[in-house]
Amino acid sequence: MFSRRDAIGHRSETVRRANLSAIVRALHLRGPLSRSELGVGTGLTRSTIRGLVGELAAAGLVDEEPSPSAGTPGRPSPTVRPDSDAALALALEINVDSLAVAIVGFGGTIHELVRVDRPRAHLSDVDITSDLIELARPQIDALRDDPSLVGVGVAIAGVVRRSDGMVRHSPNLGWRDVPIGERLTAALGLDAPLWVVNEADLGAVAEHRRGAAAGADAVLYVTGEVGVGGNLLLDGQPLVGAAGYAGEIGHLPVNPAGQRCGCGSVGCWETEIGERAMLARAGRRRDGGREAVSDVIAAARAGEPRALAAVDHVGTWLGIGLAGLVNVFNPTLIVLGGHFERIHPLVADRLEQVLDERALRASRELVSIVPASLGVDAPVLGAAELALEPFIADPASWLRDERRVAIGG
Amino acid sequence: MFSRRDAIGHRSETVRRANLSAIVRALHLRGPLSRSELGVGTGLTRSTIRGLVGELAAAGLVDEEPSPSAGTPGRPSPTVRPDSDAALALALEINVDSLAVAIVGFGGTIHELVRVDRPRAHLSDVDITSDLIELARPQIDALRDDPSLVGVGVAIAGVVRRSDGMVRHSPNLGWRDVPIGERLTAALGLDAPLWVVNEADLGAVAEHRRGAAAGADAVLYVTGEVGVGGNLLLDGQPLVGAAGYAGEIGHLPVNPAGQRCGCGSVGCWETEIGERAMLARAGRRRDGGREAVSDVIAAARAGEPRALAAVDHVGTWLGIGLAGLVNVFNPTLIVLGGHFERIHPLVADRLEQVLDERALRASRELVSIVPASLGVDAPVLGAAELALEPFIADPASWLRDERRVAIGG
DNA sequence: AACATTTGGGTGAGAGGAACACAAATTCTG
DNA sequence: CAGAATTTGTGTTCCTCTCACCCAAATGTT
Repeated sequence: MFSRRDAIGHRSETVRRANLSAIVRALHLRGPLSRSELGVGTGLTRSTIRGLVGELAAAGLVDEEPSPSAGTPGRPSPTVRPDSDAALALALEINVDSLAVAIVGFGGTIHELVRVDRPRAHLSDVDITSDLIELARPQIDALRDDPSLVGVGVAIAGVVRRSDGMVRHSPNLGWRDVPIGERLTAALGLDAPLWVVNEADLGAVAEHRRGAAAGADAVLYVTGEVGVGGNLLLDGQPLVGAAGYAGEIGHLPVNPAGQRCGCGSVGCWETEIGERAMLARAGRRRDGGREAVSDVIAAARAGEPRALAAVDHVGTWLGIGLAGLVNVFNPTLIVLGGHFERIHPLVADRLEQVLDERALRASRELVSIVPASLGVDAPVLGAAELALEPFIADPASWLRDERRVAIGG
Repeated sequence: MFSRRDAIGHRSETVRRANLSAIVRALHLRGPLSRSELGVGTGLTRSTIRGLVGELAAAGLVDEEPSPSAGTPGRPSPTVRPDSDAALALALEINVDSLAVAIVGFGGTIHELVRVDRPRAHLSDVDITSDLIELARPQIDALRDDPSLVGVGVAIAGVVRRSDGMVRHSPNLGWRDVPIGERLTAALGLDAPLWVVNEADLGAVAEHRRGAAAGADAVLYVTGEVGVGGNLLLDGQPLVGAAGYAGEIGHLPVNPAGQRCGCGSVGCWETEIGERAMLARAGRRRDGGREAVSDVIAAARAGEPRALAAVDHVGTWLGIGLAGLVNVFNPTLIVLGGHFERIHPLVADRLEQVLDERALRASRELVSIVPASLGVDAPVLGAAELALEPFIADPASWLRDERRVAIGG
């Protein structure tokens, strides 16, 4: 009926919720701030900031402490510090060659982060679920009765339906239509909402909030693990599309005369720049994984012709695809993750050159390319950010006892 | 400093502005509605709707009239009708082979719409500006002192910087870095803000508001005039990117072994599916324009082999590119405009087939393809919608005498 | 030591929507 | 045809929330 933009039913309470959220978001993203800085940032008056911060402090979500004098005249403004235990997210990651668990608190504090590498193998969802639950057992038990837990985020390498966490397809896990959201919700037994999202989307979110893309407006994130994924971030949010499947940029057709792709199509970008393609071209085992990639990079640095050619080929085709995406998205920043981050120093010049040749000048001028900065942990940290989002977006629900009502009803 | 999402400084007035906007937007998009329907749509109470509608009526923005009885029990709710003269947009279009002028009012009423065809030729911005001003003279004079004019929208075939209406590049007009926004603002002499936007973006907006994509959530619009353009619409808004250059999907690289493109790259989508490519492949003059396209379509229907092959080639490559964009955007609907709309009946089956073969299944399942419904007028109508947007988004500014203050200050 | 500057504290005012009670206009029922 | 049921308009009161204003407090400057 009415579109989302009609912003149904505003009232005074809406204002308070929005203002509390603005304060909490600022603290979460930018760390401790003085009351006065919060006022400048939100445009609210001192009286209002006082009231809102006071309420957050009374609820234990933030602490106020005297600021060291800043050397400027005037009464010093107390520092408002987010309480990193006041809101907690459990983050899980199911990757092709590792599992990870993290607990992240309000403000971005990483309380725990555990990762175990495992051999690449196709495992059933049942096996992976039990392995993951076993790995996360201490964290799960610790959070079971903790009212500060606000959500669970799961990063997974695959095409995921956001509404219910159904993995529609994951070539690298060998899954099709696996209801991992349901499985994990049941297995965890936690009283918190759970979201499952594509790991590239979450990596992008993490880089935007805590990494190389901090604060940038229109960011194109491109990552290569086994597959090639990514997304455009607008105001920190990845494109979702109809069901959450957006961002499968690895399956852009760039070379219809090229090779058959695992997706069934021909000449997808992934077939030119994916890890397996690069390894094969360098004469390595296609499934060599991280070590094989390291080997190729080292060899290319040392001047081995096949390795050099393979890296160069990836650089060129990465540039060709990026040029197209620059034309479509007009980003200010391109962040390269996964093996693209690792080969970035070797291909940076080539990338710039290909963009000069093939992207529209207007968009080309505005974009720069940087490597990612969070490494392999980007997706799990993004999952934590996702899980914290309901708290950040509406902290009022976590004041008083609204929460139980909201979840119960 | 703070991101847009912090929604700086909410107060009571914010609420009223948002609620007024919700009502005005509903009336604009969905036509006359009863007070009671407005209440259901916005979630506001009868008291509040009464106050807000009363204010709009007092300002002359809407009229209330008794409803014919609906056959249901209960007191009938009066119909609230947008006053189509209360807010007016002047819309202009500079296309390769035509100029157009329209005046559109609140509610979408098209008061005037004039289009003149002209031979394709590279004309300087000075010439085009004066031709356009001459064509629009009656409308400009009529609007000069009309306080109901809320904005001017200009649709143009080219890469446009949104902030100031600078045409960075328009291959078909032969322009580079032409400040058409400045030119037109000066030449019009109207006391209203003016925006210049890429015509494909505006065509997409029009199709979403009044055409084939009405109300759909994630829409991919693809149009072929001389070039190939389009965009993704999220909640009715096209992607903008850093400066407004997003949506140049005609310059996605799909066939690096293909032909050189006018943009300087090689194998852009446009070189396979653009009008010129189709005409050349059919053995017609590359610059034959609309008539030549009609000729090819008629010939293909009649079974002429070269025409059939050309149309088929476009169908296949259109499908290949769409498959990629479906993977990237996960739209629910693809709307084909321009010459794609005209050949749609001939290529519909082929498109579906190519999507089946090449798009990821999860996204493929959700998308359907339809021809556009507004024809050549889509961009100019989109320009009108754009120009009306400030009024729709904040009608409170047009109540009382806030407007002069807002523009003056 | 006096003054300027900046910020916190507290109170009152204003804006705006919701809740509630009542009236009005229509359909339904017998 | 009369009365009940239903839905909606009208008007008042109440509640929430921010802002403006004044004063006090804490710091730097002269």
